Amino acid sequence: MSQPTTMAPSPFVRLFGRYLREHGFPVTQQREAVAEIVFSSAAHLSVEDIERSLHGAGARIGKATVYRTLDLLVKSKLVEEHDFDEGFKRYEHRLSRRPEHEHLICLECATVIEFKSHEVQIIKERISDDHQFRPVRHRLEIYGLCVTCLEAGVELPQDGLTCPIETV
Amino acid sequence: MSQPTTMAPSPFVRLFGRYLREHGFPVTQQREAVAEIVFSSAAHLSVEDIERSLHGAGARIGKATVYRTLDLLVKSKLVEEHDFDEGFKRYEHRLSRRPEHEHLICLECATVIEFKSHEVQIIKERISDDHQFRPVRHRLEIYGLCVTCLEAGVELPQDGLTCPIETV
DNA sequence: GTCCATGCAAACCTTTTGCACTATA
DNA sequence: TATAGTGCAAAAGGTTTGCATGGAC
Repeated sequence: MSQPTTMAPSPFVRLFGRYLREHGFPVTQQREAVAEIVFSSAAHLSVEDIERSLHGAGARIGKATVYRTLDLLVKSKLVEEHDFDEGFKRYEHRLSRRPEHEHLICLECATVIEFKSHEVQIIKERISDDHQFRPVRHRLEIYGLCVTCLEAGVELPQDGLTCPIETV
Repeated sequence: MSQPTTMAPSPFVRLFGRYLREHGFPVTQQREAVAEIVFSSAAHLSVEDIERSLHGAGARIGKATVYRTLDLLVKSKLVEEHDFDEGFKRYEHRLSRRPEHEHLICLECATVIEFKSHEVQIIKERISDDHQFRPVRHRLEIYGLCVTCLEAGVELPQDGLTCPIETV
């Protein structure tokens, strides 16, 4: 990349640079460019989103480098990887926000609403205790229709058996 | 398939047959064979697991038919599809058990422990109300280490930044 | 100057699809 | 017998990898 995306890396990008140096990895312009995109958005970005932003900003970065940099960002714990059953992953940074939150996902338009629930943390602790399990992370996702799609009259197909549940 | 897996289909397989007939789909030996495997296991089966069982039982079924049949089973609501971030899907039938339950997943050995939490249902309702969201389904998964792996001394790599969370 | 990252393309892996053939109803 | 399913192989789509080149330190 001959033209850096920004002249001065933002504070979050510098944090990533610190992670790289701490681990003996070179700080490259490509890594800073990908980090800049991810940290400057509050959205849940797909690799395609990230590539589009990069190319829009004039950067020329291979897809493999984007994937490799996202791996590093996830390993650094500065970025979280999500899978909302769309067939690809999404990435969300963990800075300037509550580190732990859950998601409401619209099945129609893929809009993501974040919410926080202290009770989930409590459930996680209690259930893990009950099973002598050591929890590392969790995911609570609620799939359905957002208010916009509901107001637009969207309905989801209802299929299944006439009497779906026959618990024996 | 010249040799049916079982002489008489089990009750659950007959339920699937009913679904097929109700929708005008032919009831084939392949569909019954796949359903038989899925309904006779309480586990969370991968497509590979299912194929192995089929071939072990002497059935010769193409991979495509397994996928197509699983689609039908999911559409019938008799079977649930899961994605535990392993790079492939798993399938679990919903009969003879509480229809709604959550999962503890071991990051080391992929063992799945099921648990039920009424509170999650309540959280789902309340949060959805708050956001005028219409919930259709949810997923609560807790990832970590199961008791067996803990006792075997398994440790997960700790990476990340020295001071990982610097919320601004 | 050394070592590692990058870019490109090929490989990978799960899942889907096209098509000739076969089984269901 | 008409219609839909099956099996095989090829395609698809996201992600990973190999390798020669180029950049970081």
